[in-house]
Amino acid sequence: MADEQAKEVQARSVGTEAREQAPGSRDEILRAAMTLFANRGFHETSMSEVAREARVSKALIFWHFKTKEELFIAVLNRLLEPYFIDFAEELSALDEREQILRLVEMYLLFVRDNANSVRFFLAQLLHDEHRGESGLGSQVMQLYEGYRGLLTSLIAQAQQRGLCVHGYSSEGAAAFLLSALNGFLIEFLFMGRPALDPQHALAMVREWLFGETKQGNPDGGQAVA
Amino acid sequence: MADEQAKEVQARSVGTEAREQAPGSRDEILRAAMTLFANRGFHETSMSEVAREARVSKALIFWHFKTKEELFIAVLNRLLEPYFIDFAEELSALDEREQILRLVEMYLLFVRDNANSVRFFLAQLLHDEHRGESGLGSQVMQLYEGYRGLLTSLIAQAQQRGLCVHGYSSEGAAAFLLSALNGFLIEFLFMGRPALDPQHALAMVREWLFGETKQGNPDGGQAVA
DNA sequence: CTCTCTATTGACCGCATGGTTAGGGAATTG
DNA sequence: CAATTCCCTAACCATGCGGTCAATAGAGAG
Repeated sequence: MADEQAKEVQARSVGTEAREQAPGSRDEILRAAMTLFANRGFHETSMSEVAREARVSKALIFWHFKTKEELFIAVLNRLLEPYFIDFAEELSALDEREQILRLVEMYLLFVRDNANSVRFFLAQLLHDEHRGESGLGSQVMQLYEGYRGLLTSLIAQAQQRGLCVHGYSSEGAAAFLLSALNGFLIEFLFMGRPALDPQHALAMVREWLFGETKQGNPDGGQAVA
Repeated sequence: MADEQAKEVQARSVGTEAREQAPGSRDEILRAAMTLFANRGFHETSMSEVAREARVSKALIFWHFKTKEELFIAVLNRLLEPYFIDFAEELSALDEREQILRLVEMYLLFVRDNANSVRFFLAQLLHDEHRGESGLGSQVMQLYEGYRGLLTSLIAQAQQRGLCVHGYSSEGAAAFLLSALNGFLIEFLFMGRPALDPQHALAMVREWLFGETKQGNPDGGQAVA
């Protein structure tokens, strides 16, 4: 209950037109909505709940955001931010083999560290028919295809240099690799148990793609029977 | 539109107590609810919609099913039926290598043919926290773990007989294989494009697991570069 | 014909929801 | 100070929801 009433002077500085960066109620609302939407979904979250969670009147939410949908897409965009990573800078210095492995690792680590929002977007994509249409689906697909394209071209280069021993087409290999990664993702998201930690997964990918066998212990973790 | 009004005499035969098998309104309601729940989810589907879709009064639904939740779990159970397949009979006659491949193929074909319900269960598992608890989650997990266990033991046998060239632990190999399969599933469910048809996927699995290269054309479909 | 049991309905209820409105207080501006 | 603008609220409204109820039709049993 503790209605601590932290009024928080709310940093004017509005000055000329810099109406960004007001750490006031708007952000509080966004944060509340983010958690609620993520944990319960859109229809299962009421505006009153958001209001309560943000310690703000419901009407204020409708002052900041015209409708519930508008609040929702605002939350979407904010959640989407960390998905835009600049691969180029980090990869440019490595050779193809290392680039591929780093790319894979980044995928795995990202999923591990952003499990909540990944789960959220997955659920969103699943039952909105917005797939294909302009909207969330297209944005996510764009990111995904970008990643796949990068992976494909890297594999093609590696194949040309003979680093990559397999006889697949680069597209086929990339598709298979991505499938494996998505499989890790599912396993990670659904069974809380991280049956395959990123490092182990990465090792298996390395062996599959480059024929390298991790020297030392080849056991994976869940050796049970 | 065509409200064909197929009244369908509705087959009494109630006789003594066989109250199963009445292809009447109850089934119509279940069918309507199935599609609606699958396409929109639980909270987004109203009982009035179900009633309209089933061409039945709302009150009748509440006569057949006490609450909305009860209708929902009835739908769940009906959707879950095709998931119970008896692997044993079909696999017993083959050697390990063929058993594994057949198992994989069954997985892929099943996902392809039951995409809708798979999508539905996935969505359900995603944002209900019922994961782990008794309920849908546990049932699905049980099926999944059964499949994984079967796969693991088969791979172990194949490894003992030297059919399986890789140095993974059987658990690790099964986990990797399942991840790849789940990846196919994701790719298939989300991008409508079947970037990897079951046959192609199966071929890649075969090559990975047994080192066999499909004799003849090694292209899978999207051979481009 | 009447009694009963199953199947079905339209009308209704209380409630929570998304959204609105009228207004109040504080700061900025003239 | 008065006017304006921004931020914020309590109270309200219309709608649609899950769910109930009394009534009823129809088919068999006696």
